[in-house]
Amino acid sequence: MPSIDEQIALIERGVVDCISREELVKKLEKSAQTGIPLKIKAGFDPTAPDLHLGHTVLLQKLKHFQDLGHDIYFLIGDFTGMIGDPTGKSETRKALTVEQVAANAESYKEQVFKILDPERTQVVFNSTWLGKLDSYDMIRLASELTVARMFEREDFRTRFETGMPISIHEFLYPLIQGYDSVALQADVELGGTDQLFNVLMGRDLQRSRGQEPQVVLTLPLLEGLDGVNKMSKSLGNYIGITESADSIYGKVLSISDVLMFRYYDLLSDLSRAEIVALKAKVASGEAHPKEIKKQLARELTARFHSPAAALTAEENFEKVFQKGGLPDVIPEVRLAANGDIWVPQLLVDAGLVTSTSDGRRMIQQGAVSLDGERVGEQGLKVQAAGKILVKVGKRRFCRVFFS
RNA sequence: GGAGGGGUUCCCGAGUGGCUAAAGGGAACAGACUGUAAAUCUGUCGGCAGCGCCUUCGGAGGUUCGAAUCCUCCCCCCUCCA
Repeated sequence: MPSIDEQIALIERGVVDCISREELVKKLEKSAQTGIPLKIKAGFDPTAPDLHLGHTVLLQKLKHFQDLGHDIYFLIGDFTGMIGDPTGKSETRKALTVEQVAANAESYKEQVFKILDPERTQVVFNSTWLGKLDSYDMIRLASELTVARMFEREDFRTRFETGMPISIHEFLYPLIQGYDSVALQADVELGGTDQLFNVLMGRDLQRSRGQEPQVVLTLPLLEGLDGVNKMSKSLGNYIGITESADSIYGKVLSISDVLMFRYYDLLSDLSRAEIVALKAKVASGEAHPKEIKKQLARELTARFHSPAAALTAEENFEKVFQKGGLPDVIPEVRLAANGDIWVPQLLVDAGLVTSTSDGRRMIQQGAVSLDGERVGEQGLKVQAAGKILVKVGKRRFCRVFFS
């Protein structure tokens, strides 16, 4: 078992807030003495079981705790899902059915255990205890938070000031998330920096119920591929951990140079010193940014696939983008042979564009090629027979077989 | 309960009777450039066998030769007063 100092160093790496360090040290010492692992809690939204790199920042941190011998409570917020986390959002969500929640949970497990050890991970649902609270309990809970305090939160305040609707039940979100900590008797809760208010709530509620307050750790939010917004599925700027090796590699390689180092900081297993050295090399011109980015792409692809798959992905990428060639695996589509086919229609049938109008535009813009030959005129028809390699833009390929 | 403001194409947001498939911005996509990018420039950005036709401006009706724009009812949101 590493010393307390070493443990703290690992735990603190990459975290933004640690509230408080003294309490964390105490908890770690106590755990070391008694041999009782700490309960580490992190909550996840039940509606989006597609984990992406943004989530892995948190998952890696949970892994650190796990490596130190502590127990992870992977909390699926099926109850809070009825509310939807108001943080930075303005929409309410649909309630999920029991079946959907169960299916999402399975999907979560599959993904999460790419990183976490299933043996030391408890997957829990907050509906287990929250569903048992009655109206009295709920109102008592609601009395523990004032509207003024809610308006300390910038997201609520700006929504209010700009005339966006806020539903009363959204105010309950932090309270019931906090109550989760009470129910679990959590020692530590992890969350993104946007969760600070919510996770601190847990401390207040634990304290008011005579529990030792949890330690709160917040982790930075990973920017998405656009380099600006938080990585999220709804913005489409994400890299999913279940994506193909080619896709992960390609997406990492196409981030901007600035973002590359952000990803290094938050995602790479390299030591701080190694990352600093890489930055220096790029700054001095000693290393080409592209090479450094390739290294990152390999590391991350290997994490979710394998080192071998990462190398194959790299070869494919070079083939396709550097030499304008084709990847090894191209989606195939079978279509019925039926005389001649209008090219825009072919593009639609192959699933490469959404409408023939779109297809015509693509052709107009010189983006379409058939068997490597650029299509110049919109009215072109081709014989629907044999096979044709269809390409739209740089990265949309399809091999069409007629039968 | 009363008074007022508002719901426009993926998002923000102009548009108060024809010239509006609907300004402008963002996002996205394509082309050029490149290091794969970023930045920049150019173009596209409802649908349709195609330049003409069809469908769109919260919903349903109506007025009109013609409606996102006017009228009626309904739904939703915001603000102020109570």
